[in-house]
Amino acid sequence: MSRTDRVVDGITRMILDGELRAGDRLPVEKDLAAALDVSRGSLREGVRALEALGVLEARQGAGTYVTSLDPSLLVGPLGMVVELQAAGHALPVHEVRRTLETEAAGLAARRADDAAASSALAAARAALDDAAGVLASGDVDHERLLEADIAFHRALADAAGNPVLAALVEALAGRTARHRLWRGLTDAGADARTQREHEAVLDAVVAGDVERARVRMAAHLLEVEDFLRRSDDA
Amino acid sequence: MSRTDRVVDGITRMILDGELRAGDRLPVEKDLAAALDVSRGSLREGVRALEALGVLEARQGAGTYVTSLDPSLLVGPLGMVVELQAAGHALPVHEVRRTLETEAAGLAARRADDAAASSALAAARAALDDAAGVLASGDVDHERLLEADIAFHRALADAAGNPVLAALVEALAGRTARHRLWRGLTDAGADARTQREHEAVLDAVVAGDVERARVRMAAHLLEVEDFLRRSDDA
DNA sequence: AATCTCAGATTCATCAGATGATTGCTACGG
DNA sequence: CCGTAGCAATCATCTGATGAATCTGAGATT
Repeated sequence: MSRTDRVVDGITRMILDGELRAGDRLPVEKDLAAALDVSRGSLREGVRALEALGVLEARQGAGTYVTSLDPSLLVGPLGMVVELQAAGHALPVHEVRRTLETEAAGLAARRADDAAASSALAAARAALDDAAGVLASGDVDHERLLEADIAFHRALADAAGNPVLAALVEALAGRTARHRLWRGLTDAGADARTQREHEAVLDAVVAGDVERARVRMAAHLLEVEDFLRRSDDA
Repeated sequence: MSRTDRVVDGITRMILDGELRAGDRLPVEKDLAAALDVSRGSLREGVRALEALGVLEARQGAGTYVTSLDPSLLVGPLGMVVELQAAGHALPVHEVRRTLETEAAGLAARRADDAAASSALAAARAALDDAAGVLASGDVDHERLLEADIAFHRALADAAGNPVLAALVEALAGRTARHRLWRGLTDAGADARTQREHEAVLDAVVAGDVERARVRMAAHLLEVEDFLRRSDDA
């Protein structure tokens, strides 16, 4: 077991044991290194590893703190790993994304009247309106369209009310992977159809129609997957 | 932007650009540090961060290598983060788990006849048989029962044929979280019922009955969730 | 009394050099 | 042909020092 592992283990144990809680400050490097019986260099490597996982946050001059440990923090690391392997595994990643977003659409429809869901759905509507504006203009700004697409899907995931679900969706809908995908879709002239599908999904969600919301979201994402399959073949 | 961020960014960029591919060996610390214009200490912190994310793997005496970047590698980091936050978010985590495992059961049923799925299903059957043996004996070994439960759910996820799905299920079904959960369930005398539910799920999957497989898996995991809710109330 | 300013202390960030431990390779001997 | 011992390469770790960002509190100002 390496020194760094000892550091990671020691700190996670402190958190699991309740010795350290969300937002707490860690001892200074010198003291913590001494407590774990490692050099400051090794301690820093371990802390850096936990920082990469979103568990710790070090601020120069201020100290090192345990993060809020919210589910949204598992987005960064996971999203990055997804990006790196997305090249070869675009299809399986997207299948899981479809499963999760279909569920999210259903959940969002069920609680469409809740206050929290309503504001998220308003954000989704705003994203669609924005996209509609872009499409109506003569010169289509694909970058902005992509932003609106991302905002729409994120808002819908938020409306589902499960932060873990929202975080996973965010991570799987990788930024750069979708960038490549969108490039292809807009080239294929699918902009308008995508917009119509989004509208249909949101209408069903707002109406509280769980089944329609699920089916329409699934259909929308299956369209994307079909495009993905055709791209792979080519 | 910190030196470490520069390291992480530089290495991920090399991978995304195809300069480094899965299995490739990185330059030695001294050279890479010089190339990125950082000290060896900072380089090591960055490498350690990517190691924590499962992207790199350093072997003393041998060198540092890019991992296979397989989806299964996103398990370690994610699983750890899930464990850390599981305390406060057990229910939302389990809801997502239920969604994914329900989908997995359906996919497994659809391809029950495939060679790869068959061997995974055989493993699931073996796990159930093992659990049956434990239950039949007078003195029930709960630890072994938990192992069989984990093996069953893992085998079923594998049978679905989507490595990303399997990896996420593995990560969400946190080891220690489930340990606590199981303790409670066995205390409540739910061992036998769990076994029956597992049998029912597997029968449907092997029979290729997608709908039954999905419903039974969902029902099984809902039972667990109900227990989770009751625990939270108490 | 409340607020602003700034110097000092605290803490993380980074570097440099040296030593130990592990692995892989190579030449030698059987 | 095979096994083994030595050697080189490489990561692992430690130590000590310096820089940069942040926080704290005393004093000045309004």
